[in-house]
Amino acid sequence: MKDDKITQLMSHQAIRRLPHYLKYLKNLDTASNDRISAAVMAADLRLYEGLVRKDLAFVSSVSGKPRVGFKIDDLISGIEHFLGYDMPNRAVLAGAGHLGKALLCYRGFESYKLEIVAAFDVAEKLIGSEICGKEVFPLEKARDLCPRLNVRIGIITAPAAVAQEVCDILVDAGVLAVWNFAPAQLSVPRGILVQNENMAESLAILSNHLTEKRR
Amino acid sequence: MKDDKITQLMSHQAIRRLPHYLKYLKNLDTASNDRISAAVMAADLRLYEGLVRKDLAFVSSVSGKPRVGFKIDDLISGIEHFLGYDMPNRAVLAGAGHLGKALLCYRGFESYKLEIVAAFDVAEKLIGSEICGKEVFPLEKARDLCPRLNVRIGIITAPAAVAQEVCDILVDAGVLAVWNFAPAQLSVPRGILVQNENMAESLAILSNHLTEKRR
DNA sequence: TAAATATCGATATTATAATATTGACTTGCG
DNA sequence: CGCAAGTCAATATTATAATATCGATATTTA
Repeated sequence: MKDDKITQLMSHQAIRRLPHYLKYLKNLDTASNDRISAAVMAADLRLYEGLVRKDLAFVSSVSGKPRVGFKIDDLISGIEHFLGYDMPNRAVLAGAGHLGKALLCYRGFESYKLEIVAAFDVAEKLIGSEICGKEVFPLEKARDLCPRLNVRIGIITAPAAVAQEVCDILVDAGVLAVWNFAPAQLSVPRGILVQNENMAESLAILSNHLTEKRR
Repeated sequence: MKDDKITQLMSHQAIRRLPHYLKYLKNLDTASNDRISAAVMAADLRLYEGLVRKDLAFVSSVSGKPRVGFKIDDLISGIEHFLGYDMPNRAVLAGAGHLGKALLCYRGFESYKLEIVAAFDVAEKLIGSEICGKEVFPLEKARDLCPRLNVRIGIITAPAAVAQEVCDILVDAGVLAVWNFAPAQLSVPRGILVQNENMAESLAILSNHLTEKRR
């Protein structure tokens, strides 16, 4: 119904809160009570009532009832639907170094319906091998393979020096979103999303905190 | 001089921009010109002049000169000093699984003067072994080892289920900042910083983007 | 030496998100 | 059957950060 304007209005920060709601809701004991109020959620998650209500209003088609609250199952399926967790996302990973291997072997992605279906690299000795059940292909194969496997997400764990080049190949191969672990600023065509996982930024905050502490 | 109030006012988002400034500045060719203006930086980094100037004013003791700009070296050392990169930070890592190994072997931390000096785990077969030159100790040793090695940062790459427990041990061992890669919300005493590297949050944004695209 | 200009730093404006407030609506209980 | 309590949803306020504007100043050049 109001789905169209909704997504435009939801801020990135709000979207980031959704997984936390989801985890919280899934950990609730629905046996005793299948309802939850925004007030209780806010208190438990250390947020504000209004904020939680606004977020929930975005993602859930059903609204809460006074004196009763929200039905937990509705909220869970609402958030999962909004995030697309009810529709699997296929990804490929480029750069099978230490970090790449770690991501290829990480089991946690299953619950987010993210499936890494293949890896790419340029190192001869890696090509053809399997890492946690995922085959490593030469990078040139991406153009051919991604469309066939219906891949929408590209994960870049290649060195910064080649990150842009790798990114271009993946975008050309049809990925719509790039999850970038390389410390490089990628430029992409309009409409493609780049989500940076920049450890330098996090380290800056850590380091700054420690520097302040020293004073 | 005005260092005291300065750090209070710098937002996390501003701190996150600092590594980008640093990288940009280091890549400049100082042979031809050892100065840079905030206007040029802003244009190259796709930011606003005023924003860049405000950020630089925080981190650099020397101010820019009209018609001339800032001395590149001054900015670099200013940012590095502000972030504490001129004073090495020692860290330990808890949880030597796939991700833990990747971080232990990652060379990129050197440029941020972050040194991972040891790892902890509970798995018998890992204890005593070395991963990329770093020894793995039993978790109980943290309390003893961290103070002796002057460790200030704890990196948590343990499973979510035990993350809080691990965190408590590290905090007790004297770390002042925790870099948390586990998908868990950690609670710590006042004054301890937790920097979450939450992949679920990033995935939410990616997934949401793709869901929007599908419409 | 005076005018032009690039650049700075400070300030004002706008946009956005977080927080607080208010009124209305169900339900349960006296 | 009506009143109190719990909860929602909408709105108003505040806080924060991003963006735009403006006057001041140092350097260059005519």
